[in-house]
Amino acid sequence: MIAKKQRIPGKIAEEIGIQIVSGKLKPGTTLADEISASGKRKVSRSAYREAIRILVAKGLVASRPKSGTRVSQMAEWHLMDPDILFWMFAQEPPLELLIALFELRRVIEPPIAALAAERRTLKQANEMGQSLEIMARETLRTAEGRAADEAFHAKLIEACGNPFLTSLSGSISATVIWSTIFKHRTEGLKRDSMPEHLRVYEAVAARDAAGARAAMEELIDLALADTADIVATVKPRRKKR
Amino acid sequence: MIAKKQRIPGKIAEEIGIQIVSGKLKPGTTLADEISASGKRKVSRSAYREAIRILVAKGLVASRPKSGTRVSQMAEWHLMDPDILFWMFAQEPPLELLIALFELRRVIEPPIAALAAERRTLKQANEMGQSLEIMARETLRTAEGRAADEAFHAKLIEACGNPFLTSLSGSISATVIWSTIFKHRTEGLKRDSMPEHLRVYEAVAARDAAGARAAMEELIDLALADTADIVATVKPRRKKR
DNA sequence: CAGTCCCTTATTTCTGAGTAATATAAGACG
DNA sequence: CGTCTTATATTACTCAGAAATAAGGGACTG
Repeated sequence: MIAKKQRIPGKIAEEIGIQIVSGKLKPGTTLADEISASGKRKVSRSAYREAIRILVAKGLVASRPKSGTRVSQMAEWHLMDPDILFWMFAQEPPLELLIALFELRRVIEPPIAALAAERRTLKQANEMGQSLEIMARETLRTAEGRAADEAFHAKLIEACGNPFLTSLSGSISATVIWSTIFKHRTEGLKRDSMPEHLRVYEAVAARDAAGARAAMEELIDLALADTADIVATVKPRRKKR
Repeated sequence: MIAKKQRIPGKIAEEIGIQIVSGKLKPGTTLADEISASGKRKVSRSAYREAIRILVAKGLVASRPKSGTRVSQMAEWHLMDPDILFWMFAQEPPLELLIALFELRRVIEPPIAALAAERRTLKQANEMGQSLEIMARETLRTAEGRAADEAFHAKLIEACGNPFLTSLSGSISATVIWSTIFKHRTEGLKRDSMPEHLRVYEAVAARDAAGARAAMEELIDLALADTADIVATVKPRRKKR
């Protein structure tokens, strides 16, 4: 589901994109010119150009005749682009980015929960309940359980009825993806967040906006504490390569 | 500053993009095939393909051999992409979108102000103060005054120190752009938000997080009320064309 | 000596035509 | 009736070259 069939330009964009967001290609760096870059990769110039166009569309690079294609400053990057997020978390993300993303969750998810409590349809509430049932049965140790976790959050976000907030759902699921990457190293460390999930659900079902906000705040704080533990566990590794 | 030099693919992407976000091209619609579409526009296939790649990169369309290039569902769109926002507000945006964007501001800007109050550097505080001075002198009726308004908000967002929240600044300035579009129709209607701006600044300068949050909440509520008035004024127009 | 203009040139941008891959849909066969 | 094959529309990619653009240097001018 994550790794879609990538065509040539997509693969090249991903390769270069990862190098940029991971810091291996620093802002200001000039990329090799089309002819040599496409030659080195054994692809046509057009295919390579389309890859660059993808990166331009996401604000990672800017290209002009004569001066070449340069990596843009981070301020130019479209950081909320799902692909960029994915590329960031494809590697081991810098700790500060991880914290910043949790900060974002902490800012937007509680109000989302409050809005969802006011606006959710009956159907949405039911689907959230079903996801929670699966989660309770499977726990986060199974793929199905984690999928249910993600589904629960996705439904909640959908229920808030704001398309802009909904589109941030991609970012949030990126953190979920990240935690699945590290999860297998940290079995048993994770606190059980089931009670908090239930409290969010109860509040949303009861159309209790303030309650939903409060419950979500606790849920995220819990996840943040978890992450801090995981980071503490993982951190003392040597850096790769 | 807004209208950058657009090359052919950029122009085509903008043209089609606007049609999509404005609803003229509905999700599910299949675009004309490359050969006829590029032929009709008198551009090469490669150039047209690059335009499509831009739209794919932003989630607006998806293309597969044999079945063609289809407009994606709104849930797939990267709504926080600055270009998409710009395209949405290039036309007269649907009222519900406008409200949703204000809702987003209302969710994220108060916490941003709070974070900025905790983390701002002395330099950032000073620059915010300078922008406010210009704003007070020029008012929002001059281009310079509006630029200072935008600069104030940009500085505030920068001061929060979170790159993800910072990248949402593009969205927020998109609303500013929108209001400048309608401003000239509504001279004198606008309430004076200078006192609220000052209160935000004072709180940030004093590192008063709670105060900054509260002041920003009032500032946005004021802007929302303004917008409601403008919409009420503008709405009874006949639709264009 | 400073500044402006022009010309060279590296690089992207776009063109045009053709081949390959792919997925859909229709048809053939068991 | 279902599965396999085949036909075909469409995108995906290749290749080669011409045009446009802007950076940088050099000549001319004040």
